[in-house]
Amino acid sequence: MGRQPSSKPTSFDIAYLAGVSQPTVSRALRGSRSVSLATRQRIEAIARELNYSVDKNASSLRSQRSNTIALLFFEDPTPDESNINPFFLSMLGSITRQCAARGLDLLISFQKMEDDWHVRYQDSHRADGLILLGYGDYTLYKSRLEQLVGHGTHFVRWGSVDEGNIGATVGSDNVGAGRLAGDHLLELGRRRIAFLGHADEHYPEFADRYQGLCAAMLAQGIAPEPALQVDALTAEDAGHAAAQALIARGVAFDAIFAASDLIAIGAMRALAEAGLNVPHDVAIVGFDDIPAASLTSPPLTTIMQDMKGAGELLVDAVLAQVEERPLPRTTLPARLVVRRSSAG
Amino acid sequence: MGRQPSSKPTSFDIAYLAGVSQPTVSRALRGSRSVSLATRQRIEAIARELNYSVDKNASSLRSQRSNTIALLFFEDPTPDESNINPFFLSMLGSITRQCAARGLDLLISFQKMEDDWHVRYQDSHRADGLILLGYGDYTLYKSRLEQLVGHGTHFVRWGSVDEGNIGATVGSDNVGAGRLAGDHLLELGRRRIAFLGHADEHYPEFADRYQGLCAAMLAQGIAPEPALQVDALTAEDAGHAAAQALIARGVAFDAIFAASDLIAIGAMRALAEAGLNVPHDVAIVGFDDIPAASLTSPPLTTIMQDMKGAGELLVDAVLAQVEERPLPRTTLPARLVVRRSSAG
DNA sequence: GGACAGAAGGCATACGTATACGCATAATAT
DNA sequence: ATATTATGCGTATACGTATGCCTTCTGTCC
Repeated sequence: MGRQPSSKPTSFDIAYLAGVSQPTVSRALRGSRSVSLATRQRIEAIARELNYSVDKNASSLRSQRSNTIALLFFEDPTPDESNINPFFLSMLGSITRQCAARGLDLLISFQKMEDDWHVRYQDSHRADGLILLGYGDYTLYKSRLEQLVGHGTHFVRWGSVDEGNIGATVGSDNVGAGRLAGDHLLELGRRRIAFLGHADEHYPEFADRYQGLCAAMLAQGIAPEPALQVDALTAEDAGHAAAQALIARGVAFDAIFAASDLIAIGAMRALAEAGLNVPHDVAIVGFDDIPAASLTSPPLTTIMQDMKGAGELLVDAVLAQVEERPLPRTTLPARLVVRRSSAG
Repeated sequence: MGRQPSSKPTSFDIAYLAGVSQPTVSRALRGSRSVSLATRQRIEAIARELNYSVDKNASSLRSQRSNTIALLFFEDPTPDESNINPFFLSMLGSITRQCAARGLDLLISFQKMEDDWHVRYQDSHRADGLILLGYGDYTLYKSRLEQLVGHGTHFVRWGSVDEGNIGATVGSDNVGAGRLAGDHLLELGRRRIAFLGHADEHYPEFADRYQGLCAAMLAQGIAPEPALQVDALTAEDAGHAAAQALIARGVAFDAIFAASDLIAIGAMRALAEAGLNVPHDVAIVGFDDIPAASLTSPPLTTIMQDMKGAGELLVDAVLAQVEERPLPRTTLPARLVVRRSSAG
């Protein structure tokens, strides 16, 4: 098996050995029907023998298709060095698998929303399309998204699905999920349910979750109280602070629906400090089902999003644009996972 | 700013507008010193104006350098869909940042060790080099690594640093870290310290940690007992099972050093089930300092590896090979993080 | 038996950039 | 004033593949 460390073999080398022309090699390896079975098998055998692989740069240059997708993470306002939001990591796992299944390469990078990340991916042919991931102020997003659309760049964003969105968006059914959480808490007999998380147009996903909660309450004839909503971004600290603020307001509450698990975990810490027992005094429901959610004490009831479906849908939505197909459904159902933080 | 959605601008377009030749544009944008300052600035201005970016495929094809690094994760034997080992995620964060700082693209993918992943990256010019990450049976690794070396592929592996390794390796000082853990537990007066984790040549990192622990004990005149070592791979379940096995053996122990935090967390669950109190009956030290480590009750004492340094070193080691520099230091110190699981 | 269609593959070329080389002009040396 | 060198840039070309178009051959049908 002495493979001489000569220069890498090219399709010309294969062609010579197979007694055909270079284009035939290219066609054979791409499975073109205009190459006879016999020829193709001969070529494939030789290619394998030489350990040949198609030069990705040449191939992409010629075909103007990189078969690569870029995944951009936008960090939370608190970019704590190598601390990544666990939810997005789970998403990453799902996306990589989906890309692998389709033979796509996946490029990943972390960005600050306010940087000029869009330029790098605009015409460089690095990737055929982008997947944008990350909570973040949507109003900041907008101008960047408009530029992408203007340039004809293919992209999908994970977020709140809404008609008015710029570009393609895929996301969980946040309203429905909020309703699930609300119904669950109401069934437990809780009536004064607080919401920890932003609820304005800057964070539409959170706003949707809140809206779902309100819908559930209204269905029981309970009017949502503004005093029971506290702003919070998705971070443990923010959850802690929000719960403290809630307590400080002096309004009664017997349940919390947190816009994310990290917020919920921070809130549980604040409740414990205040001598409040979970779930006895306050039942709590989070969102995301991050790994840590089952490790807290008590373990956290939460909403589990369909990660596998999300990866599939995101990748599919990008490819749909590349291939000029219409893109399919864009909303995914979520599921309630009941644990002890909301036990009877 | 009506940018016509015409075809993407090329270096020829820039050249035409600047009244120079295409090669001059290329040189100017790459900062070659053989272009006058005035010309370069003119070119840069036009390029920015047109929102031009270098075509990555063409550039890579011509220069035979992709300025891309591929990060390959090898999954644990239990590939639980989108559940990724948190430690590697933290590493990912560090590596992406390092790549961004150097203007490198990062390609990532998950692999099963036993697949033919090496072929895809061998001659395809997808990436200039590989970073290999993942616990896994080293004996399985070997044949793949040898093939990579044979092909002249640039790569670095994260793992146990040892003279006999195939190819470049970067890793924490696992022996030293094991010693840290051991010294800490000994200082607390614990004398019967168990180790949960494999300790053979299949998992050299774990073996190193165990060896460090043994060294600490021997320094105090305590002979390590084989009965106090239980095999475990890095997973919560494995830790749970290992601790159960340890208890079932009926040997006395007053401390546990777990080869990873996941193992430690599983072990704590088993201890709780057995009615053993942490840290009163059993002090416990983990390894990795994953986010969940501070959320357990009691919070877990653990060893924190230098993630930032790891990212830097890994990327640097790959580039060193690409640029034919000798590669620098390959071992990183680790730090003990004391929490309540090993309180007095 | 000639026209025609389909199969299989060759020929030429384009994708967009980077670099070896060469050639002026200007600056400096002798 | 001439020989020498550096500066700044143009000319030509190569990187390795994919694809439009054309050719050849075989088989088929009236």
